[in-house]
Amino acid sequence: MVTIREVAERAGVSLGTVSRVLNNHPSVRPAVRAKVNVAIQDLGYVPNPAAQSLRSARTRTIGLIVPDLLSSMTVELVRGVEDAVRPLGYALLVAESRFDPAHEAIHITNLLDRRVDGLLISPLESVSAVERAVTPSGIPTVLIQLRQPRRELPSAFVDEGPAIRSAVAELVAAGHRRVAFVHSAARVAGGRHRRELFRGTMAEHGITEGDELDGVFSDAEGCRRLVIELLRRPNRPTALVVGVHQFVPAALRAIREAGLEVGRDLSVIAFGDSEWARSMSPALSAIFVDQREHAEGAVDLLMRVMSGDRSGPMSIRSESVFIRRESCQPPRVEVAA
Amino acid sequence: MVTIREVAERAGVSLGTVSRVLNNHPSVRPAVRAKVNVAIQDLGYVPNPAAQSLRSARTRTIGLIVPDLLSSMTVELVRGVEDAVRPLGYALLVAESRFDPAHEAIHITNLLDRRVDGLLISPLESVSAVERAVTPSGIPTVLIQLRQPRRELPSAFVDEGPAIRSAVAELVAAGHRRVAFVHSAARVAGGRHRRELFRGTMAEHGITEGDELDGVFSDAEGCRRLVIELLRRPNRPTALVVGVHQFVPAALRAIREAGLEVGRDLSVIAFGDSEWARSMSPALSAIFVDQREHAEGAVDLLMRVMSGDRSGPMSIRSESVFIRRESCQPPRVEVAA
DNA sequence: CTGAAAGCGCTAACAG
DNA sequence: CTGTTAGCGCTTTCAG
Repeated sequence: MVTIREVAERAGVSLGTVSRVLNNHPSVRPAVRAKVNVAIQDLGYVPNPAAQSLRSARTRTIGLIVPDLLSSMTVELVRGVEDAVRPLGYALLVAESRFDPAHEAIHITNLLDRRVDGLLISPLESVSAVERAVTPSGIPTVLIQLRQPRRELPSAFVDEGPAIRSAVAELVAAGHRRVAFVHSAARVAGGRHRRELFRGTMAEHGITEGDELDGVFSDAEGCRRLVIELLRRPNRPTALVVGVHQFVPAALRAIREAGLEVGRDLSVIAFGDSEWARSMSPALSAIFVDQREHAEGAVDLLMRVMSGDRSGPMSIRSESVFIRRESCQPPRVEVAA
Repeated sequence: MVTIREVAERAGVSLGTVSRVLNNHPSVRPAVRAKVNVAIQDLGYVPNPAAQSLRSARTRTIGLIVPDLLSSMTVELVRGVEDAVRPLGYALLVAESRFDPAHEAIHITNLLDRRVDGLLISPLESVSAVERAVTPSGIPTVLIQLRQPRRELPSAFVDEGPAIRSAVAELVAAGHRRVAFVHSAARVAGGRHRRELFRGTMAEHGITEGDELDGVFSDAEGCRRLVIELLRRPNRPTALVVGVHQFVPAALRAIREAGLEVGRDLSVIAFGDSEWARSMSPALSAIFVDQREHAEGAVDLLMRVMSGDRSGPMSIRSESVFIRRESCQPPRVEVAA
């Protein structure tokens, strides 16, 4: 392996100078800098990251923990982070907590042990567990994909108020009154919060019924069973909101198994969007977040924290939007309360 | 940060001994080993990976390049690799080539520069480009998700012959003769190969027409346009095979836009499977690979190569299966040739 | 079986 | 502006 020493010899300078060139230290004469660069080129020299890390105590690596890569929104978030971080010279270590707090804890430990320079975490239900795991290490951490900012740690959050308001307005205007809201049981920060926001907004429209139509599940099969059960009730809902995108397929399957048709028999709105949701027939209405933008904001914030800059705000906000598609229709039959 | 030296002092032994305990070197007396472990626990010592790497010239990291994380099969592959590699003490660096050879090249360079101990690559069209990029470094590399083994580099491949044979048998038995095959233009190794295998198998059943129904595209929009065009022909196909899973939504949208209904008007088979494909209505027939198994095989092979063991076979085979679902039906109208 | 010692390749402080 | 030097924390001989 070619080392800095060989580059120095070839360029006829000392190690220190080569190092300075490598790190863009200003105090190198252009002529010398050029000479060194030529030597680097000729030799095909690439710095040894382990040596750099050992010496500088920085790994130029940042860790990212997401709940689940099986959602296209998460993948877009990962890409957004990757694209934001790479130009800054950082590599990205991605880990999936898979909706399991134990996994989440393990990944946090792993990433800390690997001495990442910064950490981006989309936490599961317990923010305080994350905080406790992360704080002692002192490694800069930013929470992402929250629904509201947290004081414990710097955070990037998505305000879903506006999107939920337009979704509800849409449903109510179309004549829906019995709307079910299903989400996964306390596994992703935000499920419950979304539901509360949704019910609150419904109440603003004078619709207070429906609480009994809400439900939580813990996996795809649970989601399917829950939705089937809801749809078989004598007074079934005319619209369904699915709080977690990953479980939309399960919900759709349940609707089909209940003998109903999306749009015609039951309006559907999903949190999150995907190529599949857009392309299915009928296309699915969605509450959508620009993950790329969210990612950029989060990385900005993380970089600020990493540089020790505590002057700006310690949270950053994105907004989600409601996209109406064919899956939202007026209810066929007005069901009396 | 607590170092090995402090552990040594606390345990009353020398650095070397602590290191030996860390690396499970057999020649440490159990009593001493226990003493050291206690000290490690007490101090909460975690080895510095940079120092370990620098000294041992191994990073305990393996790189994985996949074309695209927006496919659930790829995610399953990533998980399979992750789960296979973690118990062996390796971390995984995942990179997406995003169907772009330039990205692929950059990621290869990046990972090599980061001194990964091994590389797993699901190559795009040019295996030889990958070989050229990887070989000079001498870093053990295994190609994955191929359709046939390669001599240039150790490889894990999926034999799609059996699955394609049962898919074709199914289609032909149902009465289909005009079957279109669309795949993405030379972007993923295997597209063309799949088509050839498919056409060859059709020919074995005496069906030689249909070549003019095949097409390639380069993105979702291209796929949509291609499928619409195919379906508007006077003598349109009665079945459609989509060679790349990611583009299934685009194809479905095209079918809808052409005013046709999956199953009833047009049978559809997709390469690859996903929760969405299973749950849509009608459910999509699929050619499916156990990515987990594929991943395990690939990791096994990589570990063999990394250990310098050249005795076993340098390729490993998985098999895909055909899963018939509702999207395959007999054609409604027999179209005369 | 264990201790001592020599670096791995690089950065940063200090001279000059 | 550039050279010299002292380690960063660890693994791995080599003695004992």
